[in-house]
Amino acid sequence: MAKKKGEEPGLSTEEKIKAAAQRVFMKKGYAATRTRDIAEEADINLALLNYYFRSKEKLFDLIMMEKLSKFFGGIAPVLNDPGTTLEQKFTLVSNNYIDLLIANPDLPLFILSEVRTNPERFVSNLPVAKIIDSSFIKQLQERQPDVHPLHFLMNLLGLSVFPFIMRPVFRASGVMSDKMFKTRMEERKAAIPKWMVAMLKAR
Amino acid sequence: MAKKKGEEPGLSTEEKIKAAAQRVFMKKGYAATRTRDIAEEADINLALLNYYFRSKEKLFDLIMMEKLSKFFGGIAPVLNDPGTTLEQKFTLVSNNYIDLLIANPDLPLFILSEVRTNPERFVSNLPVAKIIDSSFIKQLQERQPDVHPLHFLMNLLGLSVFPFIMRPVFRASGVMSDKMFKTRMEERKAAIPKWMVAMLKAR
DNA sequence: GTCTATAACCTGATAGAC
DNA sequence: GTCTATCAGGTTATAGAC
Repeated sequence: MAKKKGEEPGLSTEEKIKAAAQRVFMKKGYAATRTRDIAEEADINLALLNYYFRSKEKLFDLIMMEKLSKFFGGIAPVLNDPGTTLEQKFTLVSNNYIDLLIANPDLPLFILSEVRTNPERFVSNLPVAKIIDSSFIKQLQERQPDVHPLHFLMNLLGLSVFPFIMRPVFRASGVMSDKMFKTRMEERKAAIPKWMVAMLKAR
Repeated sequence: MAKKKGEEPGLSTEEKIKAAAQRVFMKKGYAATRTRDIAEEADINLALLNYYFRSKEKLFDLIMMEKLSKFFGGIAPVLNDPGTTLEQKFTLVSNNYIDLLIANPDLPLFILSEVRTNPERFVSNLPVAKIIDSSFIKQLQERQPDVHPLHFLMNLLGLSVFPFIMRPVFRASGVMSDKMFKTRMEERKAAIPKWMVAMLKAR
């Protein structure tokens, strides 16, 4: 008798559907998700999904936009702040991301999978382009003019986010348990800023 | 008048279907792909897909297994070779991956997206677990006993693979053109081994 | 081997009763 | 707001003619 999720009594029907949709979409992706899966997960009648959200696509867009701003929204202000040093930005970005992703491990792979199938639709209205002339990029150019600054942006994001992308592989292959994975990620919060500084000086 | 791909005259019907299926599956993923898409892309009759490959699922499994061994197969022998130094392994892994992914940029996101929806099915029979007691892990432990060796494995893979995972975002947001992206990736072949050495010494 | 036609099923969405 | 019943369209797969 599998205990259903989404049975918190305090939630309205609309909230129950949305919460269930988040879980199912995040797990299976848009195309593989059936509205019946969501209705079952939310423990509501199938017709109520369309009553509250009009269509599967509208419900998905609503959730996708929230996840996008969760994943990309936090980083822009940090990178654009001229009041922090490069080292401080390394720490802020990596620690913000790791904390966020420990709480939401499936977030990056969900977003990047869906973006892949529909890039222009979801990315076009994001403030990603602003990164190019951010304070972060300028500080990198001053500190290390020999290496293109985008390399260090990719390195910082890669060191912080990539382990969560590989997590399903580590998990299913038995390389790391969930507990061990979390321990490693906590260790990385202190390590990544040091590694970034070391890479800046490398030659 | 969109020119159809997969019209190379030398290919048999079976090969045309398989080649078309690779393109469509890689672009849209298993769930969003319709057998009609594949038949159209291959410019063959829909019924021939089932005649040659029995079902959509069997065709997908065939392709998925090939892609998995392409992505994971090359790394294990390198990491397990006791005859190469740590620095040589950094160079071999990063350069092998970057060359492979410049030729197949969509490979990692395709694999990781599909693995996510069905982890045990695709990962369980991979030799990923062998990495734990590989020569690479032992060499890392000797060189830097203070940091868990899996960190440096994640770093090496992240530095090499992660840019290709973010590529749809860079592309759609206009941060990097395809040509610029390739230039950066070529630069990383020389840079990543140096960065890895620098991270080993960091503190 | 290749085609047309169609079976059998599934999916998103809605009409209409309560 | 919530339910049952059902529609309309799409999907995989196959039977059978050529």
